[in-house]
Amino acid sequence: MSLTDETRTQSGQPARLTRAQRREHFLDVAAALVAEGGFEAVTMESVAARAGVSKGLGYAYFDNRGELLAALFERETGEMDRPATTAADREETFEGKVRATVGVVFDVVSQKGPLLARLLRAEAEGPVDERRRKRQRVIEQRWARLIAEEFGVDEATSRAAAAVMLSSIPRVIELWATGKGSREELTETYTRMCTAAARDLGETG
Amino acid sequence: MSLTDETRTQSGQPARLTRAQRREHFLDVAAALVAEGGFEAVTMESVAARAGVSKGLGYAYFDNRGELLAALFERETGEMDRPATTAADREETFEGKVRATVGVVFDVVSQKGPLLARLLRAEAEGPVDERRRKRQRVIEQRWARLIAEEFGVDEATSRAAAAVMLSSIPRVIELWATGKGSREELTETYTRMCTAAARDLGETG
Amino acid sequence: MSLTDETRTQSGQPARLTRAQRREHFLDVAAALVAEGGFEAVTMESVAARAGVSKGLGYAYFDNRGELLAALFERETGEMDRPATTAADREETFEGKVRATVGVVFDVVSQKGPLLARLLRAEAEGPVDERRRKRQRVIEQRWARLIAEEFGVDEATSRAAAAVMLSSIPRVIELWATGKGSREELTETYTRMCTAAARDLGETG
Amino acid sequence: MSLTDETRTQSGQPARLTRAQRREHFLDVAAALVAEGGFEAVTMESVAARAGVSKGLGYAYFDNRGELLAALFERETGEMDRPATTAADREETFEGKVRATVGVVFDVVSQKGPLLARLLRAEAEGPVDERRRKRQRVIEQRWARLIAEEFGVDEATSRAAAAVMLSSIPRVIELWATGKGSREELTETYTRMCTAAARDLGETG
DNA sequence: AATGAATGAGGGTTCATTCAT
DNA sequence: CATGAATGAACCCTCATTCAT
Repeated sequence: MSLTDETRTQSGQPARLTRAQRREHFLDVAAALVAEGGFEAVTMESVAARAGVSKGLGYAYFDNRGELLAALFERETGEMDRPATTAADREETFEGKVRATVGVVFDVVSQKGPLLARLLRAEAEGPVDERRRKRQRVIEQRWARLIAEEFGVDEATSRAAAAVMLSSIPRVIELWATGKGSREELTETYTRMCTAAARDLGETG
Repeated sequence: MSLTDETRTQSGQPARLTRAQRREHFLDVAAALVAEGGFEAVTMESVAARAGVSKGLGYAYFDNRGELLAALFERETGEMDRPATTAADREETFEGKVRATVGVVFDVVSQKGPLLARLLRAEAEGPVDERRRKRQRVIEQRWARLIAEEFGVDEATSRAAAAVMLSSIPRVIELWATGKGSREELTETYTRMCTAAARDLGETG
Repeated sequence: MSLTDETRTQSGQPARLTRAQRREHFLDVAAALVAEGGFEAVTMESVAARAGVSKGLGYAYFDNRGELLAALFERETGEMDRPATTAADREETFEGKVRATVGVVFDVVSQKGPLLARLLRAEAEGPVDERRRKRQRVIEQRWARLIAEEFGVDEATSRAAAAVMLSSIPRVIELWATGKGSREELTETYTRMCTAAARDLGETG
Repeated sequence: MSLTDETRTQSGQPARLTRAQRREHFLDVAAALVAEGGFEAVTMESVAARAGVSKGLGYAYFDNRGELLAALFERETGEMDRPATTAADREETFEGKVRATVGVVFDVVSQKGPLLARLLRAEAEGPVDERRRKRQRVIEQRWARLIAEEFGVDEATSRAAAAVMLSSIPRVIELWATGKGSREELTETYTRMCTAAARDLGETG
């Protein structure tokens, strides 16, 4: 977020950034706006204003508002999902993987604040929703496979269970963010709930 | 939905409704619009047009767009939450109550179609979000009490558990709506997950 | 053009016009703008500004810019084509009809100034072009029939001849408007050219 | 059109062109764009993009967009008007000259496709319109002189007649382009119409 | 000679909201 | 109670043009 607000040279001219820098800058600004006011607050105009740049410049970097939002979604979720996957891969058990995943999510959210909650929950505008659905599918499949393998749950059930478990993560984060529990307590509770649920589905199912 | 579209007398005049009827009519129309196109589709103009009434009339019944939406939210969630509570109250066990609640939700969603899904998920405009938060608090507290009492889970944990469980319900409905499982399978899976999780939290916690 | 520019009451408020009046007013303003600067000069914004009315009001009367332009085209060409047809119908010979038509065109153009020339010539935006093509087809067919009947010209040739003749009318008007000839001289020359051409095509063809 | 698209050396560098070559290349690209989408499609940006060159470079060769379009107009109409004049000069009679001119127009249009039609008809932006008027004046004078000399028509009338005749040529081309007649039929009809008209004006006038 | 980042103005369109009638 | 004309602000998007490098 080093470039978020002021990007002006001493001469008062807006800084002339390279293409990649400006693009990141736009995404930084958009992230801040989502964090503050949700998707609605992200306007090509509001982004430009906050970036200290002229109205039309955003269109040199993103085809339209939807694509800007989609790019933001991909950047931010990627920064969470990659380390989460890595951390989970290091663990042997489902319980360990759940705990590791939640741990990474807490880490990322600690930095990103309300941004991710909004990114994941908001009623989505077209292009973002597409990305969201794709991401959801990918992650749910991974969890479903783990559940099926470790607990012997049949495929259909394990897919539903994965969906149910994952859909709660934003709420867990929200509980933490609003002071309804410590990170450790919430991690423990959520992990145990998932593990117990998966084990139970495997026993009788 | 009895008044949704045609509210004209045989003389072609707009029907003369009582204040309360007119208000309900507005909400009926708004409900239909949310079901079709989400919150965004609810415009003071679109509502008036569909209600067969002049543009400014809505303001005689609702302070502004936000309040119209909030009133809709309260009416619709109330029509789900009251029967859900009643049904749950008739059951003895947590498992029974979960199953009963989910059953009512499926029933209502079957009738109301996409309306409720949208009402519960959408990125909320201010006044709606207020109501949403309040409703969430009330319902979570009820579930938390049940969990605490039946499984001997401490208060903080049972509140987190209730929040986690409830946050998944929209996803369960979505799975059903998108054909990812039958009503029976999903009810069973979800109920077992909740019950197993609660039981586990009670054992060690 | 009585309403063209100032439509304000003594109190300084913009006049509150009936729907039909306001619509006509918009078309009057658009006509003036086309006359001055061609199609490009007609902007929803420029029209509103000249009409002394807020930017968005035009959209309460026309779906979009294209439809405003199309409505203008229909109104203006209709005011020329209806009397032209009537006048032509009163004449017996092709020569008489040509003369009568050109006479009406001159009459209308005298009032409307450069408006019609621009309306008929401009590279058309979609919706206008549609109307233009339709009008052209109708009028050419009428002339073609006359030529075929009076001079015994075969159908294909008479259709081409009608198209050729009619395509020159805007230029005739332009010659007059730029002082390259009197109304009488130009009418006489054009009428004789058409008649001689038609007769010739009938003789050998 | 030899340079239209690919102007890169094997090394992938943009080809190093002489100033004159680069200018021609810009005009080639602009011509292609007009042919495809009319004047509106010619953007300093679209031209640069298609030419494989940076956005600002056009301004090193043309003062502004209007001058680029004007240069295109002059180049393209010149390539039609010079052979047309040559061909007409080889003929003795007015009839022959008309036929020869129309022949060249057909030839050029066959190659250039929709480009010329658009160039000649489009609602003109300032600088282009200037050139168009000048060209019109020159060509009309030449035809007027022919009519005056061969048929003994007085000067004013022959100027009007020339204007009338020439204004139909784009329509003749359009008839052909839209399949409303063969090249031979249309040439014959148009030529006879012009000749008969001129002869008639000479007789009584 | 050439690049490409950036501006700034204009124009299309939608809506919540107000208010004269 | 009800209408519907009108406002005004916000947004989306495109482009001619400039200018630092």
